[in-house]
Amino acid sequence: MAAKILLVEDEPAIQELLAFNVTQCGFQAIQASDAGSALAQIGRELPDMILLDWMLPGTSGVELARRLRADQRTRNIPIIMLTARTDERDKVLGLESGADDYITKPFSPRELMARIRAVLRRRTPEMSDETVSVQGLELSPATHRVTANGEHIELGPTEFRLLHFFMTHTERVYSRSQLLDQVWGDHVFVEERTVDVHIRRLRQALESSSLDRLVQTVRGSGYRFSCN
Amino acid sequence: MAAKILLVEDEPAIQELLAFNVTQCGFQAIQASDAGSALAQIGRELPDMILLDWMLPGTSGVELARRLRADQRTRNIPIIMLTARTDERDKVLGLESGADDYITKPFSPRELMARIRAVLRRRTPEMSDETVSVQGLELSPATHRVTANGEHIELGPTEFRLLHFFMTHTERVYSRSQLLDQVWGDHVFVEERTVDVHIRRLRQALESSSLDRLVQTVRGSGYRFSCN
DNA sequence: GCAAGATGTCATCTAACTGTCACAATTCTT
DNA sequence: AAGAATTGTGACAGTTAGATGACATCTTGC
Repeated sequence: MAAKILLVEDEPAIQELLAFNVTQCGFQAIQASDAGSALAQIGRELPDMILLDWMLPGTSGVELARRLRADQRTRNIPIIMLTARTDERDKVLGLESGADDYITKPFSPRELMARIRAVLRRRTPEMSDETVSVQGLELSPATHRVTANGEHIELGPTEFRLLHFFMTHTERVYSRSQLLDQVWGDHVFVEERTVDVHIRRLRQALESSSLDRLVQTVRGSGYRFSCN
Repeated sequence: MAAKILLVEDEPAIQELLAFNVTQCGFQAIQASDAGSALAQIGRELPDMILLDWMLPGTSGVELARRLRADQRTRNIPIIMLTARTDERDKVLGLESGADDYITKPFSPRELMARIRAVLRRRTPEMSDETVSVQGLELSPATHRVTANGEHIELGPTEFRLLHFFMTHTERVYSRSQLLDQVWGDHVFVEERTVDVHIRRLRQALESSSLDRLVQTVRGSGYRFSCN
């Protein structure tokens, strides 16, 4: 649920500062102090984002970013570069190497968080904790609440995630297996038909406000969340 | 618990005046007469706020503010500038250098305290010692008392801090680990499940006035303090 | 140094949530 | 219209997360 953020930074003090702030904002921090251990962590589990120090002992941050971009599996992970320099040429180089954003030290935790959120919003909207609203239906990850025209709606954890995903990915059809990957997480072994059941439960919860019509079945393909 | 406020002022009379007022309001005053000793104090212990004279012998207040903003460790400490001038240009300069607020001498103690509270409320609500009140539940940090509809409520220290944090951060869901960081302090090694127990104790204390419903469980995520 | 109060941890209990299945209801094919 | 494919639905049993009570340890005030 919470975005996993991999922090690659060799300076222990900064590493800890990053971890603290990131955790504080509800993300999950994974730590690495050099390119090697970063790759090891990534091999173990794909993070949702990487904060990458420009300067690293051994393989540099730029080099690591380039490699990640070259690999199919990691190509799409957003990267934010951390650097002490403010040199324009470096900035270009950093962005060219595939970083999504760029922040120079010293930075305020607030700025850092703002950028993390911005990138997440751009890349994986359901990871950001902003309130989403569709047709009088409102879902707020921060308070973990759902209301339909002001009325309270009770949802189980899975239905909550499912609805969140749908509300941030409207109008498009998703197959059961895609939904499993996106909402349950990949490498989860669950029967495809289980999705049906949760769709059912979600619809049931939305019935009271007759917003269940937003959850549509596309026979032969999957499900779609649509305002029309 | 009480906020520590660092007073940086070279004029002994004003220094004392500040210290008197600040202490009177329940904050803890730390004193410094120039930039050097201010930095020394900060090195010893991070204050929760800094009152900073614009004019200082040697390194000026503006310069000091700028330096504090540049350093990771001190970047987030709220700063209120004290100045004799009322020049609009100076004001802009002061705010740009990173001050959170600005007050011109001569100032009334009341105005000063109001601004301190305002800034604390904005930056770290649970640090301000103002009485907070939610749904007939009242918590006063100054007297360390809690009442529910006038009735006195007995709380242990940890439950008091927990409730204070909740009352100053309502509606939002906090994970156990976030609560540990915020209420117990970071880098404290305590089992996550311990939070459950204190939540239990807090609820128990609030039961008598059936205000325990304010402390809500969000399965899979954490806890929330909410009026709804 | 002792008693009272706090605190953190554990084991157990309980309620909620999940995933699956079997069967019903639809929709599509031919 | 019958048969095949696909989706909806209710029930249920295993699992998991949170609530709770007990207890040993640590503090603190006297």
